[in-house]
Amino acid sequence: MSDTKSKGAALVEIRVRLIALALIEDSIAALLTGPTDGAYALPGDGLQPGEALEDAAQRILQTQAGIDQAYAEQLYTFDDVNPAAGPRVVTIAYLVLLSGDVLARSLRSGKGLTVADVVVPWAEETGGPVEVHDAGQSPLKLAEGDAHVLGQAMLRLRGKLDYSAVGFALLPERFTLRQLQDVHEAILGVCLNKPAFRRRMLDKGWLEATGEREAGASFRPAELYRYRPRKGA
Amino acid sequence: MSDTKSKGAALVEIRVRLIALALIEDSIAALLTGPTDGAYALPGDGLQPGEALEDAAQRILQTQAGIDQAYAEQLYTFDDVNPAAGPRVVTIAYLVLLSGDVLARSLRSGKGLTVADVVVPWAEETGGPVEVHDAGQSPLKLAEGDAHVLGQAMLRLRGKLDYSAVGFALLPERFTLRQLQDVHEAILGVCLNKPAFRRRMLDKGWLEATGEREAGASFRPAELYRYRPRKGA
DNA sequence: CGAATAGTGTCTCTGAGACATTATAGG
DNA sequence: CCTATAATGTCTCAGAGACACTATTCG
Repeated sequence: MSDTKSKGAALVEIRVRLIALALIEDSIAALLTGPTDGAYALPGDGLQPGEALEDAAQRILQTQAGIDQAYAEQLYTFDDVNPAAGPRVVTIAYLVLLSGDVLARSLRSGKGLTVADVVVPWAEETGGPVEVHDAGQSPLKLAEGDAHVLGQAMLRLRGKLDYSAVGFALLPERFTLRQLQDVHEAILGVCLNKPAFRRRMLDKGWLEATGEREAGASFRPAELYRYRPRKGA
Repeated sequence: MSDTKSKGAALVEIRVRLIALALIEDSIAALLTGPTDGAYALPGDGLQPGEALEDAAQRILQTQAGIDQAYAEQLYTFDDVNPAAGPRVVTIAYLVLLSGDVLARSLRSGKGLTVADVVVPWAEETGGPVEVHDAGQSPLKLAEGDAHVLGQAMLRLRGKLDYSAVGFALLPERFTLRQLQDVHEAILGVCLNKPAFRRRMLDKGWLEATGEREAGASFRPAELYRYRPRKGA
């Protein structure tokens, strides 16, 4: 990362945007700000002098949603070809994954954010823009480009789901296999076979049985598992 | 992508770097500049005012390697935490894939670039830095961080190889199934079974037989295929 | 005809879906 | 005992590896 020549390079303003997702009632939901001028938008802010990119993502999450720490990974860098006045802007999008209860706590603290269901209109790894709906299934208007960014986030999730641990970032620390399956089904948009899913998950060696069982059910309680990274990963 | 508040945001300089790879003698090779101060580096340059990111990648490829057009995809954005003087720098890395003959033509035009074999010391999707060797298998010293960036590029290639068309970007327009298998084996670092590989590739529906055959072999000539994107992809 | 590689047929094994069955909680 | 869900056993099928065999070109 050393390079010295830099004549005439453009100075640009960096913005960081968050695609913050969680599982709400068995479907993927996104955190949105607004509406501003009738459209909802992904939360974001400018990069501060001396602030690392990843730190900016966590700061925005803290400031705008009141959430302290969450899984975040860089998604894509967009070149806002903005011919309007002012300095040029480059936007770096981060994918943030939250467990449902963390998101619920954030909403209760009332920061004025909206949670919208993400509806993916394409199958498999096709890609493309997605839609967002409110609780009553009515579609919400998104700011220009945000439907595509959300679509890329869903595509990334689908692609990484079965060879990485992203699925666990959407669950609390202890969870049942049924909850894990709900996460996978919501992300992939398909129904999965229960015995096959259990075998596949347990064979990966990522799960550790806690011996505890869920409480408060009027039927046989499920065992609680914990995510345990394999050594060497 | 509309947002209005932007108080106190940092102005940074944007640099674009290329990880340009090709298949040379059945192994993956990277295009490097230098050596400068004893170390080789990934080619790169500052983003020019008004220039789109993707255009900058193609310009750098043209200017520094004399190559007109190539497959390029954004890889990652690095935060050069550079506490030294001058404006802060954010580096956007692009993965560029070339066919071996395009690279050979570039080298013949003599732009002073080095081609180094990429040796991946980890298995599967583990990730981590890679090594680069010259033709005599001696390791070359890389600039700080570049071994990790190259490693991410190899990881991306391995991950996308079997569900996307990246493999074809390393081949000329017409190629044999054996060449395609060589590409896959070099990227994955494993040997593949010939009948199974053929079946898998032909079943994807991405290949179109041209009816032509390779020339100049002292044995049975192989049929030449062409990449044909599936409709709807 | 021999050498070298292209291309194919077939067996087997593994992993996942389908489906049925057993287990365990509350009422 | 009934209901609802957890958890598991088993059959089947599809995809991939292994291996052997046939096909085609040059010399």
